[in-house]
Amino acid sequence: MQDKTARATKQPARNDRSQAVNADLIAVVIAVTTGEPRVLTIEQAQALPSGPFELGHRSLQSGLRAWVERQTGHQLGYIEQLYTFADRDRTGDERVQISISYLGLTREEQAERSQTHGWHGWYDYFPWEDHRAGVPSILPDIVVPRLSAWSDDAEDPGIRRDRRQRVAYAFGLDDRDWNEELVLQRYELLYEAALVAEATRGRDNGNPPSIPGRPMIADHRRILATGMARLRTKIKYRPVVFELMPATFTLLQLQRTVEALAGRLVHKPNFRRLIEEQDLVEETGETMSDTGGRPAKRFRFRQTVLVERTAAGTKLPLSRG
Amino acid sequence: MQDKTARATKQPARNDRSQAVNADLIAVVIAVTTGEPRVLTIEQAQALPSGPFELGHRSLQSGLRAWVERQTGHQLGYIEQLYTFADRDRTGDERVQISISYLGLTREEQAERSQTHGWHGWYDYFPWEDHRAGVPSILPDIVVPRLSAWSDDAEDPGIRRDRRQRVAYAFGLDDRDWNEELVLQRYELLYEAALVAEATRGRDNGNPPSIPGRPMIADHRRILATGMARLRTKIKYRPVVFELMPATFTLLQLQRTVEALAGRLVHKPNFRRLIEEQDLVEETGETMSDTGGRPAKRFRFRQTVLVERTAAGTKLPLSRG
DNA sequence: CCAATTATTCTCCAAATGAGTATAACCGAC
DNA sequence: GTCGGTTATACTCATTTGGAGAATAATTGG
Repeated sequence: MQDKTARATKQPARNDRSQAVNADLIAVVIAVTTGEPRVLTIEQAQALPSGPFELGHRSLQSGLRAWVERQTGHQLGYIEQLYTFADRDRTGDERVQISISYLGLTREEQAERSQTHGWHGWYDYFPWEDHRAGVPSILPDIVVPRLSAWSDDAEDPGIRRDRRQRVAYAFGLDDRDWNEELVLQRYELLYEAALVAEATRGRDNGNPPSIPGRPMIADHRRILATGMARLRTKIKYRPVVFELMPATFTLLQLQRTVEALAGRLVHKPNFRRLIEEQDLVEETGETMSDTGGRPAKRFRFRQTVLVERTAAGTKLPLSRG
Repeated sequence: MQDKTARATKQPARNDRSQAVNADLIAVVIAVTTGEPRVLTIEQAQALPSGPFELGHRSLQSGLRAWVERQTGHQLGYIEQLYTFADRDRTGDERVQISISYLGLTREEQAERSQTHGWHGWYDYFPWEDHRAGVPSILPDIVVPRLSAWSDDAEDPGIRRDRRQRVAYAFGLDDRDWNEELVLQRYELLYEAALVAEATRGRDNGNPPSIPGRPMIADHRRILATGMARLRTKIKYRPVVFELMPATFTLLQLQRTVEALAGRLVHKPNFRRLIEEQDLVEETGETMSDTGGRPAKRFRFRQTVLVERTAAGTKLPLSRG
């Protein structure tokens, strides 16, 4: 901005440059229970919790924390801003709607049943993202063929080639590897190809049926995808997984949590090596006689690491098999 | 949110949950000329350009792009959202002020002189961030001693130890390495220790003088720090440096740009190896007889890479010497 | 032609990473 | 109690990556 005339007449100039808008917060709150990542939802699992931010908080972050904790009874261990969206379609009136989205991690221990909100596995919304038991059949059977058809649909050969490349890259086709971080790119491709319900909603029909995967209102599934992608990236270089773990845990439990988030398996001995050589955990002294097999040592997260929290995180020694 | 009573009475519920606020955009626009990273500023280099976002754009991003290009005549090659801040102090009235900040990269070729805006080296604002010629003397001479004094000032021994650790980590003291990505952490430590002008502004004085480094209005220097940190991180895994380069360039020019951003030197042969094995560039066929020495081949960025833009970027083969 | 300067290509070595093997400690069936 | 199944834990090995330096090539200016 910095309109010179405006500056000359009024001081301070900041105020006139601002635009009056509506704003709210949207939270992607994640917990992992029994090896499944879950997201906190409202409205019959079709929406992410959202609310106004409240004056009187020092920061957006603290406002969100207070609000989520009051509404859900869940303490948020870690909060991070995701993205700010602007929209005009969402509300009927003239104003622009701004939504500031956050990622929050919690332990979902006190998971009482609630009328207003509930937890749902994030792979219900993104069934093509879970590769822990190998490539999910939905990909070769449904998603990839329909994306290929969409690519071939394009008139322009340049666009055709571009679509094919993007699909191949995002979904790890041909000789490429599956990249678990590309959650958002994949969802956006599916949206662009009108293969998710959100893309065809409200338009006159004549659209082909959507692929499996539970839809959400407005752009909430896209926001969830953003959060998943951010978390899958983050666990590789920041020790945030521990925000999702109970006070003590075995290394296999930790591994299962990481695998649940990443949607793919890791090599057990290497995972162990990685965790230990980074001094992220320490033994409690106790062991745990789990299912069958030799008892596992219990570990706890080393608090010292939190001070240098930017320290090396939890890289993923991915396995190919 | 999701207040059940509210939902029962009014539909859709989204509207009532929203909060009326003022919002504007703040841009960190970066260019690199003659080996110096520069930032686009207004108000005698003391503020980042900012303005309202305009209705009628599909996204915040496109609104920002149009606005910056119209105001400055600079095409933004790359735009990325940085962070959204909320404030109450900034404006006099009741409303909350929201600022959505963006990072933009440009080529600063048509750098005409302008009354309203100008370019300034980002190390003018952060002199302790430039380690290309070794550790800048301001660090051992001024910054570190004053941060140490601040650490020792704390009554509580726990806080004292915590401060010392954070300082040592952020500034690479003891046996630790300098981490060029911690721009924001360093600025926030200096702010917390009241060593930058912004921290003591408006308060009754009695404060020690600030350390060198040009201040900015409001929290603009913090936003700039956020942008610098983001860019220093990003160049290591996304090919964004090329947005700052002219159409053709030598590998040394590319290296100098990366070094200017990172604030530290890289090992020439390894930098070359990295760039070439990733197929990021291709030869134009021409050469350039530069200063003294053997003529260098000219390269251009390979457009193909843009399709798989998420492809491996430009890691930094840092050197110790 | 020589010295200085920059470009370009290689080699070397150490650390990080992917993958597989071997041994230990428990359970339950028999 | 012994055996088979199961998980825990500890090593080993090969390959890749990343930091560092040496060697060679092509200019310019004395």
